[in-house]
Amino acid sequence: MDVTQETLYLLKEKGIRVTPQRQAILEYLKHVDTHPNAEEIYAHIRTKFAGISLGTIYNSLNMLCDKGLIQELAYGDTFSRFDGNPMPHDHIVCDVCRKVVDYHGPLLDNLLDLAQQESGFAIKGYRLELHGVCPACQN
Amino acid sequence: MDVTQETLYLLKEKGIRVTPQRQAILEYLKHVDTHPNAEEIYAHIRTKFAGISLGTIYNSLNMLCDKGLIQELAYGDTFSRFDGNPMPHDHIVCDVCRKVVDYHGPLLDNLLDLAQQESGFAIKGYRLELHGVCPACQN
DNA sequence: TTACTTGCAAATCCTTTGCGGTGCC
DNA sequence: GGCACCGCAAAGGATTTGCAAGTAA
Repeated sequence: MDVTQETLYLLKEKGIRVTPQRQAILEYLKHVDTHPNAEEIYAHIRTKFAGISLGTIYNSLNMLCDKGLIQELAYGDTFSRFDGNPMPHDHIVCDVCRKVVDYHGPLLDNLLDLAQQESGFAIKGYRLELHGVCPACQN
Repeated sequence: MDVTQETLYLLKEKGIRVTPQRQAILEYLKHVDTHPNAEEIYAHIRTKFAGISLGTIYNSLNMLCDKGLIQELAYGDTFSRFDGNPMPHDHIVCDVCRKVVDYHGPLLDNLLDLAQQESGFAIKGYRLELHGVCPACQN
């Protein structure tokens, strides 16, 4: 199953009405390993759909987030980035160039149990963001 | 040394010009264990300085952040929260009422080493945000 | 004294919303 | 054919900035 077929299937499965714009946005996010913001997504989709508006980009992104097909990364910057992989995973941020890469580290189950006992919260999950300097910026 | 003396000392030590507004903001953040946003800080400081403006609140908060006296928590909401404790520590967020509490968990040194080897990044630190439901919202 | 701060207001940035027309199911 | 979606433009909330007047060092 190629990516176009897969995005089509995902959208239908979640009961999201399929439009060419949404397909293109989801497909783009599944392709790239950068974590683009709305503006970057807009710029790319516009090469295929010259008339698309930024409002539609935001509408689509919000819908895809709500339905769990993508995730929003709202870590510190003034804007959000979007990640085509909805599964929980960590991110490493370069403090120099602001690049964000995925990191699949060990699960912190012990820590969650401990926190739950100490805090009284019912812990559902966590978000871990590692900070550092990427190889390209270390010169 | 009381809190007023301490904030005075901290400001001078960092070479920050001391103004009553800044002292009040820093003192307030050192006192409270909530993690207020700019608007809440504004509302509180205004009870002492009727004429203070929101612009000054933001200016002061940015300066205090830059100098490392407080930290900004920009986790997901449309606005930032501020924490009077600049030392690294984790936070637990209630997904229902959005309350944020501090959590001093075990350090993730092993995980940082591992991530550094696998990613090639020079890892400097991390931010961990636990999500769940606070005791008051569990009913 | 003099450079840094303040208060105010306008501006900016990112994101959401309202509306008339269109296209997916 | 109906309802959800689109593009557009205007509104919205949070934060920043410019400027004249005030104040800490």
